[in-house]
Amino acid sequence: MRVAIWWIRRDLRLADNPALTAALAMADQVIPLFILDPHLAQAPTTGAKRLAFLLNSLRNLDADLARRGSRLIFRQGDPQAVLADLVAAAGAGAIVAQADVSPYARRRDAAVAEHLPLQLTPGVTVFPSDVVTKADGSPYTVFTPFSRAWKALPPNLTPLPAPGRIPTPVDLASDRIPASPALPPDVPFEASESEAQRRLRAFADGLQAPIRRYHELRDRPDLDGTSQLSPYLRFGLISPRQAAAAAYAILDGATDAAGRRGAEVWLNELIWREFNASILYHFPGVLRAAFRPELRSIPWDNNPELFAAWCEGRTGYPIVDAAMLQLVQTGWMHNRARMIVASFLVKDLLIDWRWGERFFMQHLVDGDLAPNNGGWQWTAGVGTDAAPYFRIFNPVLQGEKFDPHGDFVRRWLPALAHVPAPFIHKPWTMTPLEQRQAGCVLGQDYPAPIVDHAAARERTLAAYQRAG
DNA sequence: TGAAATGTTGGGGCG
DNA sequence: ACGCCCCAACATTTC
Repeated sequence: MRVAIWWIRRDLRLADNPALTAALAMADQVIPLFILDPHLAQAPTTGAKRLAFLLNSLRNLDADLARRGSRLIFRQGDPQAVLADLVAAAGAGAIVAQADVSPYARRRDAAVAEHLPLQLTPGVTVFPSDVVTKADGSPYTVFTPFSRAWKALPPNLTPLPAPGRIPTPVDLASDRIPASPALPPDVPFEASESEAQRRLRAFADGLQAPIRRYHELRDRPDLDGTSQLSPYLRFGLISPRQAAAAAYAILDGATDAAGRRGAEVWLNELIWREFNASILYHFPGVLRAAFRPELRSIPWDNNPELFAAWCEGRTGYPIVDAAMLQLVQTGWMHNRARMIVASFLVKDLLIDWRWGERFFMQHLVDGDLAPNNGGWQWTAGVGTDAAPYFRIFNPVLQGEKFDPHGDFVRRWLPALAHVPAPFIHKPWTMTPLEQRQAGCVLGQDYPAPIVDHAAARERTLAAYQRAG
């Protein structure tokens, strides 16, 4: 075959790329094509920060391709129409792309495959979602058995090399990649494949690597104990297989038990990602409603003023507000903090988890349907293998436990800069004099709590009990 | 990947 | 020396 199209979607990398490798194996020339689909680009849940990361990734991918004698062909429009045009113009005999699990992607690809020679490869997860199933082929709906089955599969961890040269037809025009939306100054993600690799190596290589302490530091939003690879996994600047291989390199080699433990716990997080992908693949309805039918009728309060206070980080609970400001200002939030703010929205404010799910998608650079939905359903206690409904985080205790000195809170809430440590997660317990001394008068410098946690907890327990 | 309520135990103060 | 009470510390149950 003379020409194949490598249709890039969320595999924005050259190394360990099954679709690119397959396209090169079957054709003399390969066209790297990205189509900006208005349906996705203009969706209300596609926020500016994630769109900027995508567009910057495309620019860097184009530069990486140029070093290999190729370039990115960028188009905007309906994928099927763009592909049909390009197949005709270039005389392409095949389109190769990485399969995805979302309902929209699967509908889109099925429609394309009806008219055009589309071939799909794995890669969005280490193992395809229809492979990690029970003996009878039915999907797992509980994490632990899923992870056991996942780990028992023959490891498939030898990464594919990045191609040295990618021959590409020279006579094809590319549209200009639009300028990225203006972003807050704190967004910390450089959008390149080499940056993804640098982060993975910094996280996982060497005897002092953070991964070896991941099990003890991962829950601390005041520290840098996590890999911060999520945006790169979201858009495939790094493959899940490369990530898993880094964990296995330690599991297969390390002699220190603690280092192994850290790698094990991190691998488990990668398997959660695979689990959530599998749930979305097998149960696409989770995007619209709770997995558990009996919990689709919780009497939500859905108070718009309280929701706005949550979105804007003015609930009066410092750990919640700090985390929401981190999200809005940087496009990323620490995982422990995600659980805390999600629990607060659902179980303290009694607001429909889907409101929080949507807001996260609007702001997260790593916003990814399957893990975001899985996380929210888990917190709300309405999903597969979810947290029990009575598991309600106390935002004060969570703050004291996981941000013990208040460093995280003070980083995002300057109003609390001089609040002494014993009050940092419950400033309303300061006397008026102490508030003045700390330069933090409640209701003036920082909000009083918008709800009473103990009362909110009782209300939510009652609401869930009636629904379930 | 909880937290609150309730139950149990054991040391120390005290008469 | 002994019983009694208090209560912190820990364990168990409940939501």
